[in-house]
Amino acid sequence: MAVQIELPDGQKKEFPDGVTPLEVARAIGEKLARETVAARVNGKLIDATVPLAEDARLELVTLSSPMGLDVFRHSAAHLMAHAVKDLYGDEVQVTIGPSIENGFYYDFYSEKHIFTPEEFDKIEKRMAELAAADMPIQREVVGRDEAIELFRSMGEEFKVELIRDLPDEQVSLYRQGDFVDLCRGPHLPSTRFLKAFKLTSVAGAYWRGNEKNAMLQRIYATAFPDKKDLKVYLNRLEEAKKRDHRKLGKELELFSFSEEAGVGLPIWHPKGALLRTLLEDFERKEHLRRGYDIVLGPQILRTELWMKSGHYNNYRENMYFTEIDEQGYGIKPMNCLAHMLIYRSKMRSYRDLPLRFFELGTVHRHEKSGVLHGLLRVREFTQDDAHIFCTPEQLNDEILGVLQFVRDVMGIFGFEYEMEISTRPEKSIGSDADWERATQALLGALEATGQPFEINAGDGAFYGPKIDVKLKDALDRRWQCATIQCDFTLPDRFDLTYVGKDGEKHRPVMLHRVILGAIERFVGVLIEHFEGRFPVWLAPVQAVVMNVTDNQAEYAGKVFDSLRQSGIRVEKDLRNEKLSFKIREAQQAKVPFMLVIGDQEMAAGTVTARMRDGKNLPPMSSGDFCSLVRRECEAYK
RNA sequence: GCUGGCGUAGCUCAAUCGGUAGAGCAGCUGACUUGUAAUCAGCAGGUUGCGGGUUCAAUUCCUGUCGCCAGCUCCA
Repeated sequence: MAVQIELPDGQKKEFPDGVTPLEVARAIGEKLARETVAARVNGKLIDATVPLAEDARLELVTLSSPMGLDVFRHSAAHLMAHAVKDLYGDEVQVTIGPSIENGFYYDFYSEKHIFTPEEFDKIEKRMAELAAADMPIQREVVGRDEAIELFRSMGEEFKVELIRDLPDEQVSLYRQGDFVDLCRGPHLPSTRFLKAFKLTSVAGAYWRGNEKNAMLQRIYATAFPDKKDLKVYLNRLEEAKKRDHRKLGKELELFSFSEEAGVGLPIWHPKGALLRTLLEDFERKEHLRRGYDIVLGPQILRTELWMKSGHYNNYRENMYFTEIDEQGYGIKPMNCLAHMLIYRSKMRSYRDLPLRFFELGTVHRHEKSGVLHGLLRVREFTQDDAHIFCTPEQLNDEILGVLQFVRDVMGIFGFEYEMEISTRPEKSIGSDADWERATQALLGALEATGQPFEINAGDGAFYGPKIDVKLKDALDRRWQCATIQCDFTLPDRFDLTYVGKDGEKHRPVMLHRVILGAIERFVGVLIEHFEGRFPVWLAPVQAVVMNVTDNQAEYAGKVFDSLRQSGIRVEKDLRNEKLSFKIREAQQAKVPFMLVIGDQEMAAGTVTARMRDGKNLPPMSSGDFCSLVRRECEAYK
């Protein structure tokens, strides 16, 4: 018997029945065989050592592909678990260990042993020994009961629970040496591929991601097919740490936090406050030109109103309350309420719609202490928030407009972003028709952008579906920034209406949306994105005037005055210090232009601008320098 | 909130086995008059996060608490 194997290039070849993907690879070339770690057979990912019994389309998965790297790291996770079981035996139970972006982790449970980074060396050493033993990684398929019995006999209660919850009658196990793990696979053919890995951190994680379950110990690690790649990755991590906005925020004197003031409450220093003011000015301008109206609501609103909106019932734990003259007030955690009141303040006609109320609204949320993270997660923040009220017919265009807005703004900052749509959760309110229409509108708009997006089924808010936009920080952690949410409850609860063409009252559709999200979070991501080297239009200090000796102090002072009068954000450094010292300081402050003034410049009535990259511009008058800065700013450069 | 780690001068860090803290930078004072990433000298700077305990003696050991860091859960 022979089987016909079709390769990705369309080529068809005959092989004996039971040929494995690895053997096919070998038939093509020895090098390919060495790099083959798994295979896709008719689109399904399997081990490279599984015999093929019938004709199939075969795609060999090598280490150089993302899928191959995934398999590789998954096997690395097994290797780590193997090493840990070897070293700690019955003290530790294994649970799960998937590959993740940039590496993998494995979750262990132990009542007796607590992992610390000090033992990473020991574990890595054992891993290296096991890998070098070149153990074949073998797949076995056994019945559920047999598997349960096996893991129970090994004292692996978490594995037993996993198998119990599996729907299949047969489960697969992977065995390497004396280590066996329940796993869907696929895996590398042998441990010998695993040469470059490093454990990076240990942290707590709940069993099955549920905070009511046991706390496990998660060891994070990374692995690469090549030692060089591992080194490059670790270097990149080191470099990323230098971009940390918390570090740069302190160094560049942008913001701080104070235990005395309260945790999670950013304090903006002059340069940081200026930076966010520039962002806010930018936002007002961009919103006005897109047909938004700027509004402003109060910081505290009566508790009764939060009851009416549903926040009191659904969001109370995150809110701060106060009492004045025996009247309860809630400090706003969201900006929607005042916007609802503005809408309702007079009769609205379909001719008025869409109405777009924009507010740079400062909100307070009582976030759990463990989640606070620099500017990226705080308890007081300002959203570039807007609520769009429109007719059902206008919904599609409005969503499209917001997505376009997001794209424009992210383009200006040079951000890459990821989008995802979250659909109806189990617990939700609103009619099927409402959900269907809103979800289709969001989906349609997403598709119209032509950009990739993920679908997060069942992850929408209880009041409506949403699109989220995520940006990455220096360490590739994702932070939600822009979001567009449909809301079915608030227009109802506030009985919002508009008079239609037919003279009847209708319910408007409401969109809740932010573009940057929270100014704080956005500034945090922005600092890491630019590594503190803000473009000229955003730089809190655009230029520093510096003299070479006291001789030019007066002239330099005049240049400074005239630039500041012209609206350039300029500082002067007329200290009796060497020029190289002043340049070093300005360079560390990441100021775009250093204006050097010596005898030559004074004689010619010019300045010499040194840029952050070390290059000099030709000498020019301070007026010309002004125009240059203005041109840069107008183009958002 | 949970698990683990860490809290020393404004900042970055040191202090062996428990013997009551030290450096660089920043700051202040003075000298130097300087052309593209650090001029020199001196001075000052600390209730070792905070509270309790063990000890003749605690930065060090134990404990509580607050904060920070990593991750989990939750979210802009």
